[in-house]
Amino acid sequence: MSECPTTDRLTPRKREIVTEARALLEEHGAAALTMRALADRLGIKAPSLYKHFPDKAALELELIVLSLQETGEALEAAADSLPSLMKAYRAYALAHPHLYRLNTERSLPREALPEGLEARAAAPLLRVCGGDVDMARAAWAFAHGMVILQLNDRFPADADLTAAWEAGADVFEG
Amino acid sequence: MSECPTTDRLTPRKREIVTEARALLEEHGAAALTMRALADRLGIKAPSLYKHFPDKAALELELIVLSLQETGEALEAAADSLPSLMKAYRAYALAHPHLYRLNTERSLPREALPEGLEARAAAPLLRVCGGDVDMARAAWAFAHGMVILQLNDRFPADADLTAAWEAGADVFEG
DNA sequence: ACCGTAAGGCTAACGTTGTTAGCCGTCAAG
DNA sequence: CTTGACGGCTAACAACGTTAGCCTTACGGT
Repeated sequence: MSECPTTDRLTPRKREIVTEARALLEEHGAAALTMRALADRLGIKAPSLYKHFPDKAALELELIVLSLQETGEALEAAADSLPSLMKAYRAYALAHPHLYRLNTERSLPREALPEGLEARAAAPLLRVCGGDVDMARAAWAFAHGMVILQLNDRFPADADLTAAWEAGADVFEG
Repeated sequence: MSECPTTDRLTPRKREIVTEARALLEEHGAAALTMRALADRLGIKAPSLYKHFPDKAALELELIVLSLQETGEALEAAADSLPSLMKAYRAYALAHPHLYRLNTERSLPREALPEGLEARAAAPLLRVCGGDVDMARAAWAFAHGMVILQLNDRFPADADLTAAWEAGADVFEG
């Protein structure tokens, strides 16, 4: 009945593993998220991880689930206006760069995702856009573009990204 | 004196290798771009590649250079208005998804890039924005966001991306 | 004509990665 | 008491990027 993904989805041990995986990822980046490194951190050996997850992708999937959940909550808490919501989106992404990258750089494994999670994460944006899905997607694209280009160091070092953000955000509110 | 990157930068053999690397990437994706697979395609063995490039990153750098050049040319040819330029950007990216991803998903190794290449690729956009760098960056972010979210399959399968693109593009022209 | 050297191949091998096979201890339920 | 699930372990494999070291070919200078 209860359907909290973080609590229901995984056994306690699995949750411990995911927690350490997240810490490893957030502290040292995607390249450091290795089955052996993760096992080390847990005081076990790498092959033991496969007693809990079929492969690394399954483990990463749980990180994606976490990220989607938290994003949804962050957006929900700031869903009074589009600029406010977009700001919250950006803040979350910049606060968790590696997690955000992991979440967005692969294609979404929708079949494996908890039912409704994707929709729930997107709902606040859609609401704030008055149900205009096209505008919602365009705004999302802008926000994601700004964030990921920054994370990937694609803007010149001297670029004023706050100003660029404002320029885009202004254009999107009505 | 002449400074054409594609011609000057590399010896003929190096250019052959880059050409095959590009073909491999575009045909079969980033995961297929392996030193051994590339060598196979060239009829040689993997270690021989290191006679021409110090490592795989150096090889990929040349693909990034190619991509930046071609993007610059595509934008130049469509730089009569912002919507037209953005459309050209999108068209190039969608026509070369794997190359585009390779180009944008890492951080730019600026020290190793030919002098002025980055600026030259960005120039048409800046011009079309009347020198408003903030607006130019915001427009770029939107275009990149739309493209990369699509390439990464982040939009629902039934999403009308042309409509979303138009919604965003409308908002950006003035 | 010779020799040196650069260019460009080769094999063998190493370390790291994800992953599999198979074994063993612990512990609760029948 | 035993059986099975749970959750560790070691040994090993294949694929990856990469290095070391050897060999052939061809060309330019003396």
